[in-house]
Amino acid sequence: MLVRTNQTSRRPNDDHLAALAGERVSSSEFKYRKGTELFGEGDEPEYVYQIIFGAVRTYRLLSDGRRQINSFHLPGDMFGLENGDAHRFSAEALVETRVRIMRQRSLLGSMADRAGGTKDLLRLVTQTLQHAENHMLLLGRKTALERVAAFLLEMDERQSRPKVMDLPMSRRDIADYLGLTETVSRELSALRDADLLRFVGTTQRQLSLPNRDGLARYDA
Amino acid sequence: MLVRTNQTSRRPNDDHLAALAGERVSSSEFKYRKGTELFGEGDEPEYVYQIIFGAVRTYRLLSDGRRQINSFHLPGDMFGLENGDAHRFSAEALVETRVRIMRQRSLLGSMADRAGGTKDLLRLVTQTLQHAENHMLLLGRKTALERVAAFLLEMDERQSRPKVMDLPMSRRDIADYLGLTETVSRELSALRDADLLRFVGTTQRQLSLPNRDGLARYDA
DNA sequence: CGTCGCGTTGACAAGGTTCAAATTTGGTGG
DNA sequence: CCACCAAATTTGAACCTTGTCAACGCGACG
Repeated sequence: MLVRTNQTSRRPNDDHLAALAGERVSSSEFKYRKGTELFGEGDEPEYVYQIIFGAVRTYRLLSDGRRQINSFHLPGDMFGLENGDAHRFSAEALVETRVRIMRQRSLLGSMADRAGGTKDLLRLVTQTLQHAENHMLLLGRKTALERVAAFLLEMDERQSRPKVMDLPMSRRDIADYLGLTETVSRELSALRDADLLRFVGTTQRQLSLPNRDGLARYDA
Repeated sequence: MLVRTNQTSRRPNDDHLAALAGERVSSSEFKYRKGTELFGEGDEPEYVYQIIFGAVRTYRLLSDGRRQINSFHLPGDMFGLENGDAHRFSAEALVETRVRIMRQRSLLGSMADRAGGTKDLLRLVTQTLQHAENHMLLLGRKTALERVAAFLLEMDERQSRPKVMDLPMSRRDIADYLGLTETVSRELSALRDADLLRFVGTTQRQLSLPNRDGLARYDA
């Protein structure tokens, strides 16, 4: 289950981590089963992660169990990089997930050296910050319908607008991402009734967006 | 109104920007009247700002005018640093405000050179990101009362727990920060009735927190 | 074939919004 | 310094969106 590889064994699409790290930084691969934790809030940050296949949710909890999901990570995404000495959120596999991992120390060290490493790192953190800023606007000011539409468009885009989109997360996960509850189901049904989305097959986690522009009009 | 200074003229509390910049990077000062814009969403980022006195709100708008305030900036705070070629939000002075400004190019350039510049920059962006993550949790999952309590505690802490706290922003601003509306007034009144806050003098923008622990129990 | 987890849907409750009115505060000019 | 006007804040009342709770259905899996 643990496979040691090397940066030189670069395949077409594992650019990111390797590119960031520069040379001579070794990475491993690891697989997590559905629902298992990659790391928990408060843990000491040891690795940086990049998803090979599968999906991960990162989230924070309030003491009474209310949960806010910060982001969903899909293949290619990097996450888990921390500046301080503790993870600020938890990460769990949504489905069976394979990741490439690299020691934070190695990565940070090698980035400090490499020319342009600073910029790459800054870009990474900035991307996360931008996502957070967009999400604050959504959580603070958008209606339920707008949130769900925005979510669908986000996932669609991040999966490169496929014919059939796969949602690796439950309705509950979506709700905890969007700051809603059962409303997610209701709004999805409403969008289905308006023929802005179609469920594919029998499952409710595969769907298509027959009218992206129409859907986009529901996002403020 | 525009005063050219130099990094060498360092007074006790203008450490931040100067410290980040390192040597030989010149800064200016500038004053903005209440309500005026420092920069707008989409503008090309030219300067980095540090508040000397006053306060600033940064925010984004939806097309129909709904507003989400990302953050309030108080004396000492730095903001406006962008990686890309456009500001991702607008900034306005809440009250008469004096800022130190420095060209982004100069700052970024000198930070790339200076030893530890990377880390400083990363720390700055990471701080902003952490604030955003906390705020997502607040916007996504906290009740109105919890939000208002959290807001008061945040402002209290950032003003170093003064006897009398000054709020430079309107109720509307607070609401747009917390994702609420008139509820802010109601919850403030509720907290006043519970003697967890007291308005000072005749104004509604100065108040004291006679029982911070009690208040903290209202924040989840 | 039964059980379990997930999703949908309905009925109802509640928290928060909206709109408007009353009140207070702050600013301005005389 | 005072009077007056505009802006901000508080508060009330009705309403509405979303949350809560529960029932039901369906597919997956043992």
